[in-house]
Amino acid sequence: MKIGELAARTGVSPRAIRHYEKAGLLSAGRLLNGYRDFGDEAVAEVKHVVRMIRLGFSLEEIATFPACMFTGGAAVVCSVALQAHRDKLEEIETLIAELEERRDRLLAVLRAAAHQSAESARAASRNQEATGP
Amino acid sequence: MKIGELAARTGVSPRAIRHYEKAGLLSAGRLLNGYRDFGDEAVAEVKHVVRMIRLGFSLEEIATFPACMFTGGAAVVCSVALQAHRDKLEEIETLIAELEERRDRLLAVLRAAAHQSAESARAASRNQEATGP
DNA sequence: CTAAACCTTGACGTCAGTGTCAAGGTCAAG
DNA sequence: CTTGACCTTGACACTGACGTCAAGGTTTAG
Repeated sequence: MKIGELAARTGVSPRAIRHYEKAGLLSAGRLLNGYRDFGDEAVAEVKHVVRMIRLGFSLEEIATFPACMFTGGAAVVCSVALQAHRDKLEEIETLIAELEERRDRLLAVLRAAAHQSAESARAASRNQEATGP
Repeated sequence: MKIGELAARTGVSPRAIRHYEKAGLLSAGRLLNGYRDFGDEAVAEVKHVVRMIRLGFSLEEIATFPACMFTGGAAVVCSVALQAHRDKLEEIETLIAELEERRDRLLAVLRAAAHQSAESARAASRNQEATGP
């Protein structure tokens, strides 16, 4: 099939597909006129690439995955790719931890501000009492 | 003080400091020769900017924070900046949730792979028994 | 025949925060 | 005076996954 059809069948733009091909993630034959010619398996491959991207892998990382990622369908994952998954998992957990730290610091600022505004409210209230009834 | 000293006292590169100034986060006078002239308060300001960046704010966002962020030291935060903090907190929590989803998907892949390899191990073991003792 | 729709490669734009030249002015010490 | 350290502005480099425009060839429907 030509790139337009593959794009339609995967929901990925032709531009992105060319990008994946240039990155070595996809292989395509050529028609006599120079048009790319994809086989049916390309649909699954593109979808697989999209899944990998959603998992947080860069195209470069995905390119290091061996062919076994594709040969047996999505369920079969060979040991090299498996290690990449473990590494990525670790990376993501580190990222999560960092973000949680950030979140906690932000919460601390907000709590301090709330505390402080409560303080001023009490101070204002005391002033109110002193001058009020 | 000149930019080099400020850089040394904050651990931020002169290049970054000029960038912060151009972004409107810092104000500097000029000496007769055109050199930037920072006051002592600039040290705290730069450190504050660094803190904000670590909290995940872009320079553009930081630029929208009013002067009150600086006037009272780090502890005093006015309401406008406070809202920005709440927004950023929400943003970060969304980000964390997304990453946790990713992590879970990765874990699912790894668990599936482990399960599968256990299956093949059992299969191999059965073959072993059949041909073995 | 022609317009529309599709394909090709190449190359620049985006976002953000710097790093890193380039080309030059300034200033203190020797 | 000269060297060297420090300062100035301006502008390109980088990362990543594309979007988008350019300029052109191909094919298909009418």
